[in-house]
Amino acid sequence: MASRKNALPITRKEDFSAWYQAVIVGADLAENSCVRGCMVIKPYGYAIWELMQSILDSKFKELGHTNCYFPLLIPIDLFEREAEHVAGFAKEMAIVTHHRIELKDGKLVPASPLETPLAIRPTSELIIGESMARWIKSYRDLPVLINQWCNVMRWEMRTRMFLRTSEFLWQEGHTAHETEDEARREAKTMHGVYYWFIHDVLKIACIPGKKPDHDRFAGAVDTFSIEAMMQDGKALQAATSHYLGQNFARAMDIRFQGRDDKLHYAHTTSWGSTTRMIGALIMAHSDDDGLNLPSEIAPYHVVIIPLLKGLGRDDEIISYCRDIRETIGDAARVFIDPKEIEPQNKKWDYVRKGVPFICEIGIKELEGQTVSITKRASNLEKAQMELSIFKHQIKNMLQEHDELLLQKSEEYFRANVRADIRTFPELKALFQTENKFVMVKWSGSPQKIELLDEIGVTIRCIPFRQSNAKGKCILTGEDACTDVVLAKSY
RNA sequence: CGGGAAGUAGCGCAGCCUGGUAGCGCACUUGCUUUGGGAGCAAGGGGUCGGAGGUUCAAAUCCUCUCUUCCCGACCA
Repeated sequence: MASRKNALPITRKEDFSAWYQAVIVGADLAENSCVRGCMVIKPYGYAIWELMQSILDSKFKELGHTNCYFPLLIPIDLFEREAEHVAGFAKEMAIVTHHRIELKDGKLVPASPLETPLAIRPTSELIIGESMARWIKSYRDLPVLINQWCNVMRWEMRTRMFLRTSEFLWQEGHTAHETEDEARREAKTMHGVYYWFIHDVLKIACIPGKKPDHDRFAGAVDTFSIEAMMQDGKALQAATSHYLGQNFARAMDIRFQGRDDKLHYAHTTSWGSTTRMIGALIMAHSDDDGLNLPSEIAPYHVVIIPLLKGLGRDDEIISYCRDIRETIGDAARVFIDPKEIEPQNKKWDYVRKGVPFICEIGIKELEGQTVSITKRASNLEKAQMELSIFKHQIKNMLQEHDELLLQKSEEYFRANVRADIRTFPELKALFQTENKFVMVKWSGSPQKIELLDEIGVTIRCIPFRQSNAKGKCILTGEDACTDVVLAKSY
């Protein structure tokens, strides 16, 4: 095949970070704003987020959760109630200290200081716990299963679009339960939902597991995460679920009278997923031609580009494009792009946007009642088929498209997991030249963890799937039987 | 927050060293040509050079401060 230009100005191999930015710009997902570390999510990027939201939201509701909304601003004294929690978020807290502004020497300046400064929520355990304490009196009030879709702010030092922005969009689920067992099950169930979403919906190869103790959510008893592999071999924590024990219940006084007439602290959980998943999607599936979207979160499955030539048959072509859309009906999201742009340029725009199937429709298709298709996931392979067949095939084609994405992601994953590293020097040598997911044995103690810091590697998680084989801890050399995944990460 | 680089038209860049109030490519507009493929030719529109201050007769260019972005660290969804 003749070599062709890529749709993006830079390749993954040349500069992965610059390529990542280029995918976002090329697909018109988002742009930087005039506010430090905050991005503007543009219509196409937001459409992807809305699809993610609707899929997750129905799943949450199916499992009995209901949505609600809590204030953006949290009185800072609430944070005094949970020492570990505030310690975890202190450095990235944004605080509102004033109301009113006044014009002074031609400049607007904050005027009246607040008596109690307000934190812009970095997460809502405390303010939701404050309500739960009032809502919950009896075991009959439990469980409380709520979720909110909102924005949060974490003043990060270094930001990157979608991966780490000062403000980001997410959902945070918060639940309270009568027993530890039930709360633990909730945390695991929601972790399972995230695995399903990232693996089965987004088609990204990933490892579900538990975070080591030194890397838990601030204030949690157990933190579970989904560690997804990006195309540069780095890990991205794509969603987390926490069993909070009674820590937050104690801090916020969430108590109920139990079946035994006595007062008990509730067991709570929280779980969240964010717009970072769009970043994961980009770095997992995109190629040197741009984005590549799994069907469930693709705003358009099929984009029809009319090839109009002004030769008197344009109306017929447009009308045939509409016929195609009507014929497909509900089987796929079809968009006819009528903009007066050179069709060839338009096609490359949609390649960069990751549309699964791009159909160019002109006189030839009109006369033959066919469609010409460019398949995004199959390296832009072209196909032609009769409309009557396309109509029946589109569902299967979308399924094949999705399978191909998952297959590619899993192949990449398998090719970049190492399970043959036994000693620290081997590990160090490996990470000097390559980024891999490395499965090793670990003693379970934080001893000598600084060795990993030195080589820029972290324990991503303790995978649920354990080999149970015996071995020596990669750090201490002691006997160990816990398998952990090591990787560099975002 | 430490170390480095950069901000000039929507995007990518040149000009800066050796001050004399902007230029190129793509994109955009119009016309003609072309037409199953990311077109050609011609004519146009758009910027006061991230922001503030300073030096100077004169600043994109020199100096100071500041904001933002990118890379490496530390921090993190």
